[in-house]
Amino acid sequence: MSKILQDLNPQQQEAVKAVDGPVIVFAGAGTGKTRTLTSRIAYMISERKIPPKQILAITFTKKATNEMRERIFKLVGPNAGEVFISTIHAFCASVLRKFIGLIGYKQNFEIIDDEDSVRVLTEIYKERNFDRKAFSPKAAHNIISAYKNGVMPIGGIVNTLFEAYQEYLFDHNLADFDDLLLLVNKLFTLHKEVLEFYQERFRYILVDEFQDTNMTQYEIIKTLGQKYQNVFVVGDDDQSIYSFRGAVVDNMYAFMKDFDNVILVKLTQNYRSSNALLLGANTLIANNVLREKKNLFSTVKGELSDVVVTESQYHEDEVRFVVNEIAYLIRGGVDPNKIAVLYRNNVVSRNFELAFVEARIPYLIYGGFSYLKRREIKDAISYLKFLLEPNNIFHFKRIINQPSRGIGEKTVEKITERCQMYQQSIFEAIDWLHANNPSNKTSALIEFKQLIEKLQKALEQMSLVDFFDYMLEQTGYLEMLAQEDFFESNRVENLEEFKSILYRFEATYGREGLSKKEILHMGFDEILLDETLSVDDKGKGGAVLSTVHSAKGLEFDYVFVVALEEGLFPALREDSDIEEERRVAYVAFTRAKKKIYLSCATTRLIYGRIVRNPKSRFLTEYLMGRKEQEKPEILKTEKLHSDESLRDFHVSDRIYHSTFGYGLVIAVDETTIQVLFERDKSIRKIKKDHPTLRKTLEE
DNA sequence: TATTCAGTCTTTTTT
DNA sequence: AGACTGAATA
Ligand SMILES: Nc1ncnc2c1ncn2[C@@H]1O[C@H](COP(=O)(O)OP(=O)(O)OP(=O)(O)O)[C@@H](O)[C@H]1O
Repeated sequence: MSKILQDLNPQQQEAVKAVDGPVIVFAGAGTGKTRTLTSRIAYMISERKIPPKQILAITFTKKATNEMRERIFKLVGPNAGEVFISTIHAFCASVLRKFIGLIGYKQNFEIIDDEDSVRVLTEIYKERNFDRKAFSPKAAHNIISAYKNGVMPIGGIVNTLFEAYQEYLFDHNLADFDDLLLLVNKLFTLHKEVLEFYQERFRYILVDEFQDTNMTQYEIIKTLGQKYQNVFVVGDDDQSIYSFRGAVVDNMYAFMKDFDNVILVKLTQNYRSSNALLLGANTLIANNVLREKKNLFSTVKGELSDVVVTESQYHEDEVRFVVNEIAYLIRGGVDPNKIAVLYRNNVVSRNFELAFVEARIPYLIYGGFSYLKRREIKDAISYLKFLLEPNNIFHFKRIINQPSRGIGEKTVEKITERCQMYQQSIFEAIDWLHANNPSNKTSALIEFKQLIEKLQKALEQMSLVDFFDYMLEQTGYLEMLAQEDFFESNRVENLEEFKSILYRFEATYGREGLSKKEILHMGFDEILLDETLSVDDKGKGGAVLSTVHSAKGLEFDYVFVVALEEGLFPALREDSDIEEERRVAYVAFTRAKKKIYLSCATTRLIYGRIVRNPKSRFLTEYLMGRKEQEKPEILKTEKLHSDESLRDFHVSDRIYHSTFGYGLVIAVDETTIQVLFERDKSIRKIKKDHPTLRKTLEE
C-alpha cells in the first residue's frame, strides 16, 4: 500500500481513492476530513500522476491555505507548489484579475474591505442627503452585504442606496468582498469561453468546510465542476456557523442532487479527542433537531478530570484564573502554541490580552482587528497606491489631509467636480484651481502635487524599504503620529513592521525584473485577502486567543472556552438562531485534544453596565451525558489560593478537586494527601499531582 | 477648516 | 466604558 494511504482508515481511503467523479465526505468534527482531503491531493499527484496544475483546492481561510500547502508539501514535495490552493475569495480575485475587462471593469480594479465600503456609503449618504439616523452607513453596509449574500431581500430606500453604492464601486473600479464572488459568477454566466478556460485548467476541484459555502460560492463550484464532474467536498452540518454570511448547509444536500452518482462517505471515528471530551460534545449537539444524526467515537478513553468547569464571580477572576492556569501549564512544559482561549465575542479578548502581556505569556490573536485594517497601515497603503495611480480619487481622498494640509471636504469637492465635469485628472484640476483662483488652499494642493511627483521619482531609485521610510518622513506622516498621544505610539511600530512586508514583496517578486509598480501590485493582491496577517505572526508564536469562528478547523491540546453565559454564548438577540449558537459551541468544544476548561463569570462589565447572566445552557448540556456522581464540581475561581500553583500542601490547607469538590487536608505524605471532603463528608487519599487538585483560600 | 465638547450608540460571528 | 457623531466655536 502507498505510504499516503497507510495513515488513513478504510473509509478515508475510499474517499481518497475515488478520484474521478463527485464525492462528498459528510462527517463530524475531528474525523479527519481535512486530512482526507489533503491526502487525496497527494494521492492524485503521486499515485495517479495527475498534473498538480489541474487541481484546485478551496479552503475557508488563508491560514488553512498555508497549512494545507505545507501538509501536501510534506507528502509529495515541491510538486505541491503547483496545486492552486486558496480561499474562494482569493481564487475569484485571480480570475477577475485576468478577465474582469470582459464585464466592464478595468483590469487594475481594487478590492476594498469593509471599512472602505462604509466610507463609500458615508460619502453617498452625504451626497444624497440620506438620513443617518434611520440606519448608519455601517448598518447599511451590513444590510447590503447580507442582501448580496442572499441572506435577506431589500427594497425601497435600501435598494436605492444599494444601487448608488454599486454604481460608485463600478465608477471607481472597486470591488468589495461580495463582488468578488458575484462578479465571477456573472463572468462565468456571460462568457462561456472563460468558464471553459477554467474548467479545462482545473479538472479536479476539492472544497474544505463545504457546509459554510453560500449560494454564490456553490454556484461557482458547481459550474466549474460541471464539465469533468471531479468535485470532492467535505463538510459537517454540525459545524455550519456562517449563516450570517449567507452560508447554507443545504448546499450539502444540493450537491448530492445536482451531481450524478455522488459517492457519499461518512466518517465516525474521531482522532482528535478522547471519549471523555467527545461525550460532552455529542450530548450537546444532540439537542439540535435540524441535523444528521452521528455518533462520534474515539479509541482513547480519557479522564473525567479532562473537563474542568469553573465559575468566577467577576470577569477579572475569570481572566486571572485562565492566565494563571496557562502560566502553570507552560511552566510544566506545555508548548504555548498548543493552548487556546476561545470566545464567542471579540469584546472579551481585550481583557485576556492585557493579562497575557502582564503575565509575559507569549500570545497570538486570531480574528479581531486585522493588522491591515489599522488606520496607519491603510493610510500608508493608500499613499503607495496613489503614487502608482495619481489619478485615483479614492486614495486621494484618504491621504490628502493626512497629515492635515488644511484641505477639507469643500476643497476636495471642488477638485472632484472639475475632474468629472471637464474630464481632468486630479493634478490638472489642482493646476487649474491654482491658476484661476489661487489661495493658500491651492498652494497647499500644489505643494502636495509636487511632493507626490518627488516621491514617484524617488520610488524608482530606492529599495521599497528605504523608500517607505523616506515617504513617511517626507509626507510628514511620522511627525503627525509623533504629535498624537504617546499612547498611540505603537502605530509607529506597526509601520516599522510593514517594512518587513515590503521587504518580502521585493524578495519574492523583485528578481523577476518587474517594475516597482508591478511588484507592489502583486504584493498588495497577495496580502489583501489575508485576514490572518498580523504583526506578531512570524514570531515564535504563543498561546492562541481566538473567536470560535476563527478557530474552526484548528485543534489544540488545551482549550479554554470562556464567557459561557446566556446572552453572550449563546448570543440572545431577536434574530439569533439557537441551533446555530449551539453549533458554534460544538465547534469550540471539539477543538480540544487533551483537556477542556469551560468558564463563566457571574458578573461582567459590558458597555459600562454591570450584567449578571446565568451560566450558559451549553455548559449544562455538555455535562448532561455524565452520570450524576461523575459531573465535575464547579471550581469557584475566587476561592483559589494565589500561590496555588506551588502545589505545596500542608495539613489544614483547603483544597478543590474536580470530582469530589472542596475539602480540608488532614494528612500529607511524599506523594499523596488525605482530604476530608465537604460534600459527602468522606475521607479520600488523593495524589498530589492530580491535575485538578488546587489549593483554595480559608473559608 | 480645525477643534472641542456633549450626547449617542455600540457588538455577534468574517472573507 | 469608550468610540463616534454633530453642532458650536475659534
Ligand atoms: N486515520 C487517522 N489516523 C490518525 N490520526 C488521524 C486520522 N485521521 C485524522 N487524524 C487526526 O485527527 C485530527 C483531526 O483531523 P482533521 O483536522 O483532518 O479533522 P476534520 O474532520 O477536518 O476536523 P474538523 O471538522 O473539526 O475541522 C488531526 O490531528 C489528524 O491528524
